[in-house]
Amino acid sequence: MTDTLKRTHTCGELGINATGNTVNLTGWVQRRRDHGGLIFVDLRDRSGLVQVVFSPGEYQAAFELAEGVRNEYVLALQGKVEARPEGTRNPNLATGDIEVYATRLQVLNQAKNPPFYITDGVDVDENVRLKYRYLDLRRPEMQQTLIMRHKVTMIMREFLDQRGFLEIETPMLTKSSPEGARDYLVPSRVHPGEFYALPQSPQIFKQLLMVAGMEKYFQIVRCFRDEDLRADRQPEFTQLDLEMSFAEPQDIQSMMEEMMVRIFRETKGIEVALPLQQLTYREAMERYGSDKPDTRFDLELVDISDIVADSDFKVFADVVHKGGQVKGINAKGSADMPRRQIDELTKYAAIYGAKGLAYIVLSAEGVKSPIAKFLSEAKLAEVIQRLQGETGDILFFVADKPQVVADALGHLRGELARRLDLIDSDVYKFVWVTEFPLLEFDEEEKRWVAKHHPFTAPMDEDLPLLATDPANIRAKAYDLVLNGYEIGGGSIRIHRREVQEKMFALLGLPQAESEDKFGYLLEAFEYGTPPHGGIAFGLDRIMMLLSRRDNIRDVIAFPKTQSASDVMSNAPSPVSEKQLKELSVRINILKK
RNA sequence: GGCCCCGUGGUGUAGUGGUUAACAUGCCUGCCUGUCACGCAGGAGAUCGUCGGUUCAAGUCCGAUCGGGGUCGCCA
Repeated sequence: MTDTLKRTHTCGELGINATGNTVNLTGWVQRRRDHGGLIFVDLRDRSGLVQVVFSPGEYQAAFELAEGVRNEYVLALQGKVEARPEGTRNPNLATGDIEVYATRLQVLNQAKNPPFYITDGVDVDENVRLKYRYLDLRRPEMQQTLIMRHKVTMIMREFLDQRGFLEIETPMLTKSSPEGARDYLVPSRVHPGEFYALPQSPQIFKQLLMVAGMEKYFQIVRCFRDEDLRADRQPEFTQLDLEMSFAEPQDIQSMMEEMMVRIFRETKGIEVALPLQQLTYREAMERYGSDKPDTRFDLELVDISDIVADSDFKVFADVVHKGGQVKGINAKGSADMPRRQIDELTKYAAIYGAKGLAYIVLSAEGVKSPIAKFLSEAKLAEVIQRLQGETGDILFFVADKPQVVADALGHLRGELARRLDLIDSDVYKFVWVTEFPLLEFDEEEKRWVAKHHPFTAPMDEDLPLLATDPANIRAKAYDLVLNGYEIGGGSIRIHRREVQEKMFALLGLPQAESEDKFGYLLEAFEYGTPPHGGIAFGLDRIMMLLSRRDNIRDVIAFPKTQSASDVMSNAPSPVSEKQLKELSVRINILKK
């Protein structure tokens, strides 16, 4: 047995200037075309495809071996690069001007027939792809995505390194904390009956690194949240997490803008114009009905509460008098929308709590609307004018509590944009959303909860409201939104013990508990903590947008299904009695 | 936990309650010296997710269940 042929070139790099060279290649068989007396094999490696020719005669041994080769066999071969004969060049292939005449062939491994063909644009059940993820990841588009992901993290590391940031690891086995998402718990063997929690984020540790005088920290770090999955949410996901001492919001924001510029320039060749748009939370909610607005299209929300407050249309008037509001969207040029579609949109708005979806059709034959008869001509005209309605438009309205109006119309806005094809998928629109409320009232728990997290600092001018008007305290918080996705969020943190204690008190945390859960942080604040702030980005979401996928699974090498399981390894799975015993854990499955 | 969609050879699909479940592709065998989605001829390959019900008869109708996807709640 001779030694394995050592690779001298990659498949994808061979071009016309390599003509005459003897090369050694390794790779997988993309496809074999057997003409009896002549065999073509497309050899694939990470870099691309090249056509290898086996012909009988001088290199009979290689030819005979090639007769038995099948898709996905792993080959090493030696051959001579030649320009393809006139008329046989393949313009669809990067290496299509040349081919490799094989002189030696080694079959390094055989392959079972794969459950799906290894190629881009496969239309295969995702479950099958996930079960055979190692085959799915052989597909060039999946490899390109992971290559781009690698590039992005390299850019982030280089960018932050150049600015004096240190990459520092923080623990994965941490302490469970009361606020926030459900924790993944890990039982402790050494401390029977006690549990670690996997980090939802390294929040407290990075703040302690600021106390420790590290000044600038970052980490590309896995985070865990035991909540239900979505297209853009996995139970374990990756953040670019960073924190900086002596920073104001604009320091963090402008630096992150520059990082985004570099990422988009170096991965997509897109120049992002700075500075990025900024919206306050209030403005975002008023105009877009969302704190993560997709600003690639208009369809802005328009308030007509004042017009209809004293109208004869009781549904609208009552809502306004009870402190609610009535807002509308002008779907330009959609007056010909069939009734069936309007019904669908009504159903869609109902998902978000809207009890109805009123509409006014401005058709060529005049105004058509089930609500027009309740409005005087003057009011109707005023409403139409407020929404800049013209013949050919259709106006949609929702009347409810502000939160429901925003939610329903905010989502309807997106749905209309998709249906009316208003979204240019080549466009990337960033927007900072700032001045978030520090707190929001949890109706179920009947208490205030932190909108961002309990370590977020209030805006200085709102500090007096801590005691009097918690609802209207704004936070020194900022989210970066891209095309309607929250890709990052951060804040300036509380760095004084007494403010942090006030915050915990506002959240209804008994002092004993805040001492038990966060005492180490509070104590740290007493030893000279610098003002500090930071931000965390969802790397998976950024990659999803950069690679124009509509789910996060496609940019994660080994993602989990919606039921948080891994269909390849079959995790999670039961464990042995012995393991449970060591952990002092007993299983008690409650019936549904 | 709620709502919506999907489940048929390896893969992707078709399939009026009624014959031997159809088509494409892949696979296997044979032939083929310029293909690149090679071609030609032949062949194998299906517990129609599972369980139950309705019916003379169920891939098809009904119910449950399992799995997958989307979404509301949830996600500081």
